Amino acid sequence: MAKFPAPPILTLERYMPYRLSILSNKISSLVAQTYKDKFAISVTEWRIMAVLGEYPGISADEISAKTQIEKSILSRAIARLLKRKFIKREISAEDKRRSVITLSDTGLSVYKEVVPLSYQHEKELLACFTEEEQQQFSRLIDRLYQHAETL
Amino acid sequence: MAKFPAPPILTLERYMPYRLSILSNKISSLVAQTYKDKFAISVTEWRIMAVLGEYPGISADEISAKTQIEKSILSRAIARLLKRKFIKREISAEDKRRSVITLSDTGLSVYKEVVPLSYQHEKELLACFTEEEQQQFSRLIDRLYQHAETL
DNA sequence: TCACATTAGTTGTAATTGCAACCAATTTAG
DNA sequence: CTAAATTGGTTGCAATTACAACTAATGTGA
Repeated sequence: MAKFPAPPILTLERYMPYRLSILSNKISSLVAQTYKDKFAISVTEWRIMAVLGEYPGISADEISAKTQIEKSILSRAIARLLKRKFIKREISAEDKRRSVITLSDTGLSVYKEVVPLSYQHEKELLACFTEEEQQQFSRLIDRLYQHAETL
Repeated sequence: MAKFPAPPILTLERYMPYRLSILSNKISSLVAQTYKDKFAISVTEWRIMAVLGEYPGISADEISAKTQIEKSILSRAIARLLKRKFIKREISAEDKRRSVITLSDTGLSVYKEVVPLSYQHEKELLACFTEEEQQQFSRLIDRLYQHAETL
């Protein structure tokens, strides 16, 4: 039995990579709006602060690994956060190339204010799913991500 | 019974907006690589060509509505595609502000080559799901998107 | 131990983005 | 009809991005 040829038309609205991209953009800009308005920090900057909240004393390179932020972008974002005194940086004693970055008091207070807002956002967002569906969705996302990494 | 306060730490790797963003980026760059290598077209340019394949004779504004591409970015991307002769443009007779854009012969042949590749990508990507899961995932994505639009 | 490779981070630069201002054509309201 | 508002599209400009080149510190192998 002959295999059908691939359809000659791509229906963008039903194409999964496109749908994920649009969805992700919508959600990101929705969430970003909150802390952009309130603290004038970008998504990139917020992500850096978020990992610093989780892992204080981490290096720039480790932040890059965790957030997928490219190192030059990271370097400049860190410079901005330093200038605004949201973070502190020292040089590692063991390895003088390595930086040791932490949230400053100011940064920490911003962090503590943003975290609940973020969770609130997530909750509102996922409110369209049942508990069951949320878990299913989460599992599927994880699986898809892992699979995508192998391609 | 007291409600728990929002946790004081945000686990970025489990935060859905972040996970979606990372996933979407990974997939987009994966897919983009294909036609970037082969035809030197960007994601934006490909999306424009994709809607033109679906809706020949559409205007820039309609492309913008369908793809969510911001109008200045769209304007410049269209200029590039015109210069490379992947698309053709005329002015609408009824409304002289409006453009009428179509794929050129060259553009159409590129389109016809990229479409099957795109479907192939999608298929490989979703290969980690059962048929059942694919449908479920698709439904959840749609629901989430619709819900996000109301926020 | 000393050249060579690797790693952490910064910087130069060209391309891309996003917003606002703008122009021209069309629609709307008085 | 005509002034004002709206719409389709382009452009100026400042900020952001991506890539490569670079500096400095550390690791490695003959």
